[in-house]
Amino acid sequence: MEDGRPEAHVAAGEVVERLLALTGELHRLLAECAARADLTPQQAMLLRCLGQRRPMHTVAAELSCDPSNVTGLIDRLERRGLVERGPDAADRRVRVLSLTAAGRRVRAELERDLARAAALPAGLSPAELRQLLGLLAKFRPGGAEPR
Amino acid sequence: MEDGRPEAHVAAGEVVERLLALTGELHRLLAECAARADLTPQQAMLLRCLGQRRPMHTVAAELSCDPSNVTGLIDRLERRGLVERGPDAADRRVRVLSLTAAGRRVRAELERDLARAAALPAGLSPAELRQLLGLLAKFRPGGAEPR
DNA sequence: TATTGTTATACTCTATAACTATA
DNA sequence: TATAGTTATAGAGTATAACAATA
Repeated sequence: MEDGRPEAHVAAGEVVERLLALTGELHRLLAECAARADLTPQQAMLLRCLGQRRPMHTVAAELSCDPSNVTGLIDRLERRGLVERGPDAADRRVRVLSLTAAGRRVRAELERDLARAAALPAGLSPAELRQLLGLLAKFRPGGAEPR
Repeated sequence: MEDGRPEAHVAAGEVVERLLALTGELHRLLAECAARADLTPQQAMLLRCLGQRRPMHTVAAELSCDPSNVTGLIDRLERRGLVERGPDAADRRVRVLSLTAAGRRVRAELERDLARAAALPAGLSPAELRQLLGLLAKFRPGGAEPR
């Protein structure tokens, strides 16, 4: 708790502003890439989670949403033949999610598109990119969490 | 500009990963602050736009969404007495949006909460914060855009 | 008793198309 | 003709609560 200095507060407000703007831009970017793959942004995020087979509830945790929500998302992706629900040998309650061949193709295409679209930020040199990565790694919003 | 090196590509993929993760964290943060003010994240973003009175279509542009969408958002906020629709003296087609006294209170509370929650990242010194700001200002996802 | 996943429900968000009232 | 905003509609996302199956 050494920041009672006004500059820290000013910079802090500025960071909020820029980060929320960045979030908006990135979400727009994600939406565009998703749309090119005929997906919604949420479906795209779900597909990105499925690099490996995994049970539903871990996906819900990773997406920070309610499990009942994932049920609906998977329903729509399964109807399109991109995802499958399988049994778990060890625990008959769980449904293991996995990509179909078509799902793997769509996911790979999406990843390529995202890398192409987001990873060529004009105006940043490779050195600056590394610097940004380092700062983002240290940055933890809500890090000052009380209570 | 010494691109073309493999490291640049690796860093690029890493940036996508980190930025999407950051987007998720920030959205969660926004959702939490919004919820404390009894708002949805979208309603919070709309309120943030209304620091000054302004016509609806400029808000739609800033939020990058369809105007018909803003109609619904405003309907709900107006019903709660946070926003008002007023006439424009110069052009009778436009509806000028403005915050009520209650709306200003909620917005101020929200801004304070956001600054508190997001702007005190543990582990970043003031110098690093300034550095981060500079890099974020230069960063333009989709910067490879033609035209 | 607790956990995994689904269903039912209700709401919000979102875009498209058709409409109005202005300009 | 073009623009600002609304309405109607349809669909997607979201959480809550109740539930079945399993642990």
